[in-house]
Amino acid sequence: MRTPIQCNQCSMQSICVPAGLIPSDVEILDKSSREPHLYNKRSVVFSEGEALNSVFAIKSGSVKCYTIDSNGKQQITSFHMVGDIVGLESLANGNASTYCETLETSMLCEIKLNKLFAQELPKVEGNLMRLMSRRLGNNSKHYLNIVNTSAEQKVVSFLLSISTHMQQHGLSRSEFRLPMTRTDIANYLGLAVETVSRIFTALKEQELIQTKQSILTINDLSALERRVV
Amino acid sequence: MRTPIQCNQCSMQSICVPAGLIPSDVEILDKSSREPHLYNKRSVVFSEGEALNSVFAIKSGSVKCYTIDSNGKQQITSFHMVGDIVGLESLANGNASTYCETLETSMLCEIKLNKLFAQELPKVEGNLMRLMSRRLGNNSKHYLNIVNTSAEQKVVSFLLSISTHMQQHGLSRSEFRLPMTRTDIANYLGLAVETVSRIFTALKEQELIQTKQSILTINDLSALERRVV
DNA sequence: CGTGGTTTTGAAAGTTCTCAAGATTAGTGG
DNA sequence: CCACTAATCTTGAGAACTTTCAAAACCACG
Repeated sequence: MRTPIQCNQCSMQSICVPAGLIPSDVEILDKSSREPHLYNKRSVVFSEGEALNSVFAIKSGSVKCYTIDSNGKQQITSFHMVGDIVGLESLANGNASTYCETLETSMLCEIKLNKLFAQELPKVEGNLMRLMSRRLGNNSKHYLNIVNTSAEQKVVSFLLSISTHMQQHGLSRSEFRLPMTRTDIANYLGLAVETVSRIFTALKEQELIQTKQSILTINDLSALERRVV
Repeated sequence: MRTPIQCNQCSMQSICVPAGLIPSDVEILDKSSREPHLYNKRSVVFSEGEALNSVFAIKSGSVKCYTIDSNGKQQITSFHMVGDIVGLESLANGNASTYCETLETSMLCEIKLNKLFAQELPKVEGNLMRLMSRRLGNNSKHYLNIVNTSAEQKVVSFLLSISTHMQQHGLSRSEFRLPMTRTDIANYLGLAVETVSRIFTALKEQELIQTKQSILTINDLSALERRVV
């Protein structure tokens, strides 16, 4: 399913690879190669080990990236939502280092790197580098939240990181959809599902959050923030 | 303290930024800017928030990177040893995102990026990108080991990751110095010092490892590897 | 050869997990 | 549109693991 849109008309300009490029360069990127696709829920975007010389910009929806360990157990390494770029880790060796699967109906734009690099645009490469550098920084921030904290702090900092992401992309930071299951969250944070569920219940009892279906509402953002200090 | 060595004579060529460059490009990198320095134990290489447009190649020794949270508590985000490049996260915005401190007497080579980029060498940038991409991959591997595992698995996977690093840099993978304290390891892994110590004791009792001062010897590598499955 | 920092060990307290079962929700077909 | 089924989520209770607090042993350094 194709939906050809010019990059310079794309709503994701500010967060996509060409961010910061002058318009004429955007034209070049257009020609180089980008392919928007619509994916159904639970579609596999790419598989661990497969040759991959693209990154994917998430125009809508969300994905989880995961590996499968020697026991066949899935381990989620990251979630990505609107405005994220997926697949940066594969750039090193041209092979996907994880599986990537949509959590809901999603629109992703594949950006083919070999064609992009063939044009030797220092600005594009520079932006890509900055993107990876920022991701490295985010990763260690996430790592900080996971290590050395109680289960409640892990869950709260997880919710806050999504909240921040939403805000950074012009969406509400206090009300948004949580596209992943409790099991996924637990897997990602290294907790038991039951523990995650109990923490959600406790946060609701304290009226810090509320949930309706998969919509999460944060009632008291600053109170939540105080929990992760 | 300066020790001017040409990059093309440097023992770290294979792991440094110019890895993969043709000799003439190495000359260019030489001129652009690199400054080797000798640091005493516990020297601060850079501080969180300071302007930083360099990365540092570790020629010998080791460092820890850490942040200080609002309670004044140190939280170690990474250790780096011979052959690593430090400071990639700061590339995004030109500011150091962590403190960086030597764990022992160390030789680091500062590579000044603005001067490097001014020359617009696509190969250097490409290598730097690959480096970051690989780091992203390593990060999530580390993350996998931290999340979802028992304290023993965390410690064992920590030791194995250092072992692998040593091997990748031509050193023994079964006998090496652990330059960081138990407290640092505990901090990094999100465990209590006492827990780390007890695990070391248990591994020694099972004769999987032994320690003499800060030298760690792995007696049964494959047995250790089976512990982290 | 002390001295301060690091490591080790023990015992009790606290947190999280596991197992088990019930409640709720999402998806499907009639 | 409803009913049914499968999946997900929630709750409880005991077991297992990790932390905390306290104290002793060890080591590196001046």
